[in-house]
Amino acid sequence: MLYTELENVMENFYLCSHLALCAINKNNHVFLSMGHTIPHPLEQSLSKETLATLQERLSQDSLIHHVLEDGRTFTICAINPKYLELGCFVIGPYTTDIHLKNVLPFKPAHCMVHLIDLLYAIGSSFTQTHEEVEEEYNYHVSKAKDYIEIHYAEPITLDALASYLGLHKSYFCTIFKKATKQSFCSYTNMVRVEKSKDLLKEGTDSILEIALSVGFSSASYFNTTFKKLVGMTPIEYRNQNI
DNA sequence: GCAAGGTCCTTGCATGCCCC
DNA sequence: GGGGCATGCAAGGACCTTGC
Repeated sequence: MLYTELENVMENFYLCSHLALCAINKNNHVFLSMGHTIPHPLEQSLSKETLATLQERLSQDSLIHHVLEDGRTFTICAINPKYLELGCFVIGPYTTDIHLKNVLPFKPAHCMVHLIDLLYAIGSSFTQTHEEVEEEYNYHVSKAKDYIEIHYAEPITLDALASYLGLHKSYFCTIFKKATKQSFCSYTNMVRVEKSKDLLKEGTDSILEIALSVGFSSASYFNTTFKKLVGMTPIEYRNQNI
């Protein structure tokens, strides 16, 4: 199965190189990730506009190194140069600056070319189109994500979402976790926490109001979930971002 | 795709801290 | 003192995994 094979390629590359990487599709959505934490560092570091620009450049350049001001480096290359519609790999963050080796994975710049060769060598069998992957899992998962994106402020039950998709709930759980590496609950909470960040930055509503408005049923559970995902309480996050 | 059992998520409450 | 928030805990139920 292509999706599983892609996952294996990324896992093998990660085990060999100790560099986190993710695969993004043409819509700049991360559909597979290896070695990253939540919240995803890519989404915190590169905007969708930047990713779109970088993906466009792949039609001329086979390899793009994108260096941020703080020294974090991302390397972008096509999943398969013959089939740019498959999307691309984003490798990193890492650094080529030896002075930052204590805070970021360090790789000399000249090594990256060889590591990309290794990545392509592992994944040389990828010649099918991404649509086959989508048909297998991502069609239903994408629909589920859209549903959560629209209805995050309301109570979302597994039953409701599974019947919306026309799937049995246990089967839906299986494919959702396979595609996102997260349970349906965790993903929903992650979306709600991300939405709450904007409201916290505005700094007008109380924590309870924000919790209720993004779909949490209590401030207590909102606090617990927010701290688990972000690493700080909602109040601490607000104080840091106002 | 379904069923069953175990897991753990979610809720509600209590308590304590901090600030006004 | 009162309001807002953080933290911890127990219990019920929703969810996930496994086997088919």
